[in-house]
Amino acid sequence: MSKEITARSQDYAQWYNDLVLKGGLADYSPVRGCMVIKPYGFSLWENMRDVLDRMFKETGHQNAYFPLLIPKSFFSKEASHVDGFAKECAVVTHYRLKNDPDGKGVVVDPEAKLEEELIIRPTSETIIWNTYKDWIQSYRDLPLLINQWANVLRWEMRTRLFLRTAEFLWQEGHTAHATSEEAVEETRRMLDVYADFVENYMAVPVIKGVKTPSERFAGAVDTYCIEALMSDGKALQAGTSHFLGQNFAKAFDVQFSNKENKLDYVWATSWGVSTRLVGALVMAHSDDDGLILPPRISPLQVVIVPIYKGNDQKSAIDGKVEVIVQELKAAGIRVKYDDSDNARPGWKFAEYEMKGVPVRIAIGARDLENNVAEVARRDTKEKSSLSLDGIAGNIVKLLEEIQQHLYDKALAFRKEHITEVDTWETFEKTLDEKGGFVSAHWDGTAETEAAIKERTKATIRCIPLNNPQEAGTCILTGKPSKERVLFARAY
RNA sequence: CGGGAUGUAGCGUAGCCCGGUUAUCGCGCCUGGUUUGGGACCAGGAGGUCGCAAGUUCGAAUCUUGCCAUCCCGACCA
Repeated sequence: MSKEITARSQDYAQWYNDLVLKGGLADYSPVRGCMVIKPYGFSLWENMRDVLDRMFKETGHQNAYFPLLIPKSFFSKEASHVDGFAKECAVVTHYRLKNDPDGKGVVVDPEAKLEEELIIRPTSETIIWNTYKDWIQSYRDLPLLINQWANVLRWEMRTRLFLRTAEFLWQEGHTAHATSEEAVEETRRMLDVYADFVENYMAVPVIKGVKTPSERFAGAVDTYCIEALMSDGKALQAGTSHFLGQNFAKAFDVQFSNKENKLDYVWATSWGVSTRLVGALVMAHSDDDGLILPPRISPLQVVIVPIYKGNDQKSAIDGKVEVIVQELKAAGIRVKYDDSDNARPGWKFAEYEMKGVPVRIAIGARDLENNVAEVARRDTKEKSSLSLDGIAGNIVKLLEEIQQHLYDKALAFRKEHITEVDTWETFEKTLDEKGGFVSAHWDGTAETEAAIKERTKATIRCIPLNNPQEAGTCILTGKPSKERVLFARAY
């Protein structure tokens, strides 16, 4: 009633905002570009974080924490890194406030100016490499495999809830290796971890690829990425993994003695995913009734709603539900029994649909008599009657089925939206009318890439890994090309 | 940073053009009762720096100026 969601077909951006706000994931904050992540949204992020954290540890990484504030001078040490981030850094210049002598409120105390200004990290390469210099002396100290969970701040021109906020939460892995090959292997390994996570937990299919030089991370030799497709046909970079070569090692003088007792610079990687993934999740699966969350990371997997007349029925249902809840919990299911009295069943149904809870179980007196419950799945809205005997096992299966169905559906959508085109006319037409990824030949120059972006707003999302080699001619210039690349308009 | 829109209770809003009682209505909230298989109903009640600041005026939510914030669209970026 009071929580209507704008139809996706009517206004995609507003639909997205409605889902995030009314689905209880986040709120706007008093500061532009920042947001409050509410308990429900944070729980979702925690589930994502926990799975990733486990995966990082299984691949040999340890967590550490580096500080929020970075000496300004650190940033100037790696030239392209400065270019990439300088224009979006917040700077700390003072360390004290005082009462405004002219009246109410507080002002910055001009006497408390910092000798060296500090920047709030937009990413941590510089402070980390400055530290690694002290940690690494010998090949025996390598590889160094560190991850940190942190917040970062980038002063963005235009922000959107989860997709691009000024402050966001993320993890950043930073590793050091003795050889280039090993570092590249690490870069690719973590890309695989991301793809595994996004596909198998978030149920969002991704394309693994490498960025073109102009889309590369500031300071990287190669940037690998996973690209996902949203339901409006726009692409979204869901994760990146960078091979940094020796750029940061040289900038911060991180050398090690190899087995031959010769000094060499270490080889580096960095890789990250952020709360942006929450936005990706929202846009990948949801519909006009609200969020649709994949069971594996949904804060709640099952909600149980009682339907009763009078206290006698209520307590009979309570008793039965208590047993079911125990069974479901024993099966490892995150379940909530919502027996609150301040909303009626219909209201609860709508509410949990908006929040994307994968499965809803409704139990009334009639069901008790027949020893069944009404089970509704969020993804298809299908309802069925399930026997209460052995219900936990069936719910486990249903959750798996929902997880798979979400992935299959998203994959079918993506397949439908990768279009091979060979002429400029169809290239533009496809972007305008159909959206999605456009697979086309490109002459490999940054100039052509920029010209295409200028004309169509589409960027090269990536050159897919294991890309089939195929002779052709550039979509724009007609020059020879040896492979297709993926273009799309993107978030 | 350019263009557009908006700012009145937790949310959504009326009032503003044309200044004048105690700022409207709905949802939500609190109390009591009846209800409960798809967003219940009755009765009573609480809740407001009308974004902020100046100005005009006997009098400003309403007029003027400045500022702030948010959203959308665009250029830049995870």
